[in-house]
Amino acid sequence: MKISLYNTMGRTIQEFKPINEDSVGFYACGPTVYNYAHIGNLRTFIFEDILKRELTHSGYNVNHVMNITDVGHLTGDGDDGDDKLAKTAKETGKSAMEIAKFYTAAFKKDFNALNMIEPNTWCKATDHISDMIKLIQRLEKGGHTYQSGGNVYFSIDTFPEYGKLASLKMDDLQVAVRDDVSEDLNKKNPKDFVLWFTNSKFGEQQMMWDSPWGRGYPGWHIECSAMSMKYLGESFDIHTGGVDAIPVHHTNEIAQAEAATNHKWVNYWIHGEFLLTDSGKMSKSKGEFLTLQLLIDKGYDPMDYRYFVLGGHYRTQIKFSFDTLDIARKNRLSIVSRIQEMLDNGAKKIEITSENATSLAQEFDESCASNLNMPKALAVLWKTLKSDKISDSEKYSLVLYFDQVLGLRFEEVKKSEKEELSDELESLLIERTQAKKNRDFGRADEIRDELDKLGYVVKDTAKGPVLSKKL
RNA sequence: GGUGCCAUACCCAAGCGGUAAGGGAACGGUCUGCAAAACCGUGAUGCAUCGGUUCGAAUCCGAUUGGCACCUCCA
Repeated sequence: MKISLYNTMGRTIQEFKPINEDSVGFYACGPTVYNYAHIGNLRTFIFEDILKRELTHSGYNVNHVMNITDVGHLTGDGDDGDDKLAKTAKETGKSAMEIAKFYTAAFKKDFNALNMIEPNTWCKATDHISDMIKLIQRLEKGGHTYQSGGNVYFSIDTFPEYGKLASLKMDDLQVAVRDDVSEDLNKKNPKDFVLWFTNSKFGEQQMMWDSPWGRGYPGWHIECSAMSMKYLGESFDIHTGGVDAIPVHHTNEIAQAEAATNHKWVNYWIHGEFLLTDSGKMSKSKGEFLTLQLLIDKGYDPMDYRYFVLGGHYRTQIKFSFDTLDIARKNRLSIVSRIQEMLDNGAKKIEITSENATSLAQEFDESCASNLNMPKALAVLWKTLKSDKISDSEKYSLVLYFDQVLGLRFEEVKKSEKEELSDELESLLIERTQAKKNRDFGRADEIRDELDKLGYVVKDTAKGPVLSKKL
């Protein structure tokens, strides 16, 4: 099946054609590990996971690389900033390495909890300093750099295509610095950016390395260019990130990579939109943000959040609210209980062969392949669950097939087991059944209320009463 | 100041020129001692507003209104 994707480079939906027939090189901008990831960050990673799953589902062998930024990510503009990790370290009294290690582990925990498939390669910035230095040297030889005020800068005037991803024009760039951003007088062009720092206003950094330009540390943008080329080659297929990366980070990455190699670097740039709250964007710098753990603490399953994210297209902003998350949970649990019911009725995984089932599979695949239209894909899932034209086994098999892309852990749904009820619950249930038999409905309803208080709901099914935990 | 994006029923949300997917809520029904669950059914003559293009527009163009993001760090 042909996959079409919205390419930020060109701003159009394009048919995906990889450089090599069967394999895809895929670089995803990873987290900066100076704090917990918030659920807005995680939305982007879920979108990337869906993209990766869809490519795999369509038969491509995906080589997925994700970086971990553990140095050099400034909090402010140019020289005016401070390394985020160093800043957090200063505030907490821990070493930058300790901070990075701690939040990397926290990130991976969230990553796994959301059922995201791990990259083939995780790469840490601090493990690749020499690769970055080599790339800067290459740029230096090509005449794309200059030194000023102790730092090495990239000169955007040496790269005529600068800004093509963000549709920036050179004229705009000259006046692009806003009033509220202090100008770095070392720069020839206000949009030039630092490749290597030796001179920080913030005194001794914890993490410094020797380089041809002196002891210091790399700029943020050079990390991704250097690491992606190391693992995926000097041209590869897909590079993803959040929309915020378009005008600066990815724009600068392109400048570095293409100025160094003199040829096109990445074919498809795919960006995920933001998750918003009532007051706008969720942001780490504002201090308050929701983490996955917080949702878990409130009783949500990580899959509830994943379902919530799948409910909106990756290129539209979605507004987070607990009301909407509740609906996502309800939907998801409804699907799970339908699956369980199928299994209880003896449904098994089988080959999908009937015409009706095949056409549902086709419809699902087309939705995913059409620029990852997951809301539509979920509609096909519901259509499948409600269809009376296919058998339970076909239904179940389709659900598992869909879940290769959805990643909602439907394969983990098991037959309902006779739950181990406490003696108290057991006897209440028996008493209620007896009361009903004796047409003592007053007592029966009393018991139902008692069970409700204990957090259980009674369902009177054809096979007798079933007790399930209240949601 | 500059640059983009968005506006679809009570809520969330697809749709990208051919006559409005899906889910939730609500309402009606079947079932039930009554409920819950489940199942069946109902729901926008209209897609912010006003113009325009077209045989045909939620979809294209222009204007207006409202919301958001980016041009510092951010997913």
